[in-house]
Amino acid sequence: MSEFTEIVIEIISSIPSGKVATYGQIARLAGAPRSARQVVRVLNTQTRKHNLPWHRVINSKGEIAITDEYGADQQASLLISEGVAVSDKLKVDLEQYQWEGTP
DNA sequence: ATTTTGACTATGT
DNA sequence: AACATAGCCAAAA
Repeated sequence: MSEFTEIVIEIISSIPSGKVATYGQIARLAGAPRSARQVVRVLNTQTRKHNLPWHRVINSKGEIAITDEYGADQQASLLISEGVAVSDKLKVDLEQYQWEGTP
């Protein structure tokens, strides 16, 4: 496991409920500005073992970009359950709910 | 023109 | 077999 992986895990774990974070943001916080894909990989892999709030991670447009329809639908439901407004079932108001990361 | 973002896939150990 | 890691390339702003 590289540092990057661990950092990403920590960051994702640190996302408070009712907030969301974007790939690019996480990648930047993890110290890899152009490696949003790596963040994705960590999400997919580590989510199985750890229980990471993967549903709080979305793309930079604030949309749920999962290819898995069931997963996407579930994510939307989870976000709504946390109090995050999801418009069009797959869109989140980044302005309101984007996590600041490290204030 | 430059910069940023990707919810994967292939490859190694 | 399973787990973990790295990265190109292309589209959008």
